[in-house]
This record gives sequence, C-alpha cells and structure tokens, in this order.
Amino acid sequence: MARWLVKTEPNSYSIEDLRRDGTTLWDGVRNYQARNFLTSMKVSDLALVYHSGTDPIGVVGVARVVEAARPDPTQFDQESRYFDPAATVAQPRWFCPLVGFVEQFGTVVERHQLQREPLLAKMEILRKGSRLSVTPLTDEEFDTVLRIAHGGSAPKPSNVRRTSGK
DNA sequence: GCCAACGTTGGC
DNA sequence: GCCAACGTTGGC
Repeated sequence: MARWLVKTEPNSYSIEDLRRDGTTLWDGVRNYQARNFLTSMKVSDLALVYHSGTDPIGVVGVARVVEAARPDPTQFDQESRYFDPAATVAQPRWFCPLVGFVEQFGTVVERHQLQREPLLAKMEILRKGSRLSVTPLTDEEFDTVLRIAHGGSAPKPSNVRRTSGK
C-alpha cells in the first residue's frame, strides 16, 4: 500500500472542509507529474494532508483513497477555473481520485518541525522550490510524521526509554 | 528542438 | 511584498 502527501491551500480547501464533507474529489490538479501520481493511487492508500500558503504551514491530518482516479469533471466545465479546452470526454487529460477524511491532527505538524527531522531529509515537499501538489512518500516518512503528530518526538519507538518506573 | 519570456507557486 | 524555483508557451 502506497503513501502520499497531498498539498492544499486551506483558503480553497482545508482539512476542516474534508472532515465536514467526509469525502471529496481531489480535483483541479493541472500538472502532469502530479496527475501521474493521482492516477497511481489505489483504494486504501493513505495520504498526509498538507496546508500551504497559510500560518502555520504543515501537515494537518490524514486522508484515504476511497475510489481510484476518474476523469476530473472540472476540465469540462467552462465555468471552472480548471476548464481545459483541449480536454474531451473521449480523451480526458486530467484525473482525480475520491479521497476520504481519516483524521485531523490535534496540532499541526509544522514545516519547521519536518525540516529538523533527519528521517525526512529527502521528503519532496521540503525541497526548496518544490511545487508538486501530490507526491509519494516512503513508509518511513509517513510513519515519522504520524509519530510526531501523535505526540512522539521520540527518535524511534525501539529507542524509547522510560525514565520513571511507571 | 532550443530557449527566452512569462506566469504561477509558495516559503519566507 | 519579495523572490527563487519551476512549468508552460511560443518564436525561431
């Protein structure tokens, strides 16, 4: 099962919106590399949800792929800012999976926290100038962020030492 | 097929 | 608001 990170500006669609909606089409992505990742997503894959262009910037929760990608309806909608005159129903150009809400973290795992975690050194989203809105994650990257989110800043579960006898 | 110009993204 | 990074466009 693959792991992903999806980026969104909370002004346009936030984790709160996803929690409210339950599921949503991850539409409006207009970048070929990101599209290829979207169409690679399988049902039950998990994705970190990342808020950009806001304060604080960072990972805010988890989503799950509910249905594999279908043609993105906004490419056919002349009223949409994502309308693509070159796309046809017979030959769609853009695709979007249906994603579902899994959880919203109690506190945002902020970008600067991610940046100082050695295990995340290769995470695509942290690369300067990275603009890809959908990126694959290693299991280790995904697990590391979840561990931080759930209160462990501990280096590794196996290395955790209790200092009290409790 | 190259590449300069341009528009957009997004962290700071 | 600035600006670096990036993708796209279009002239040649």
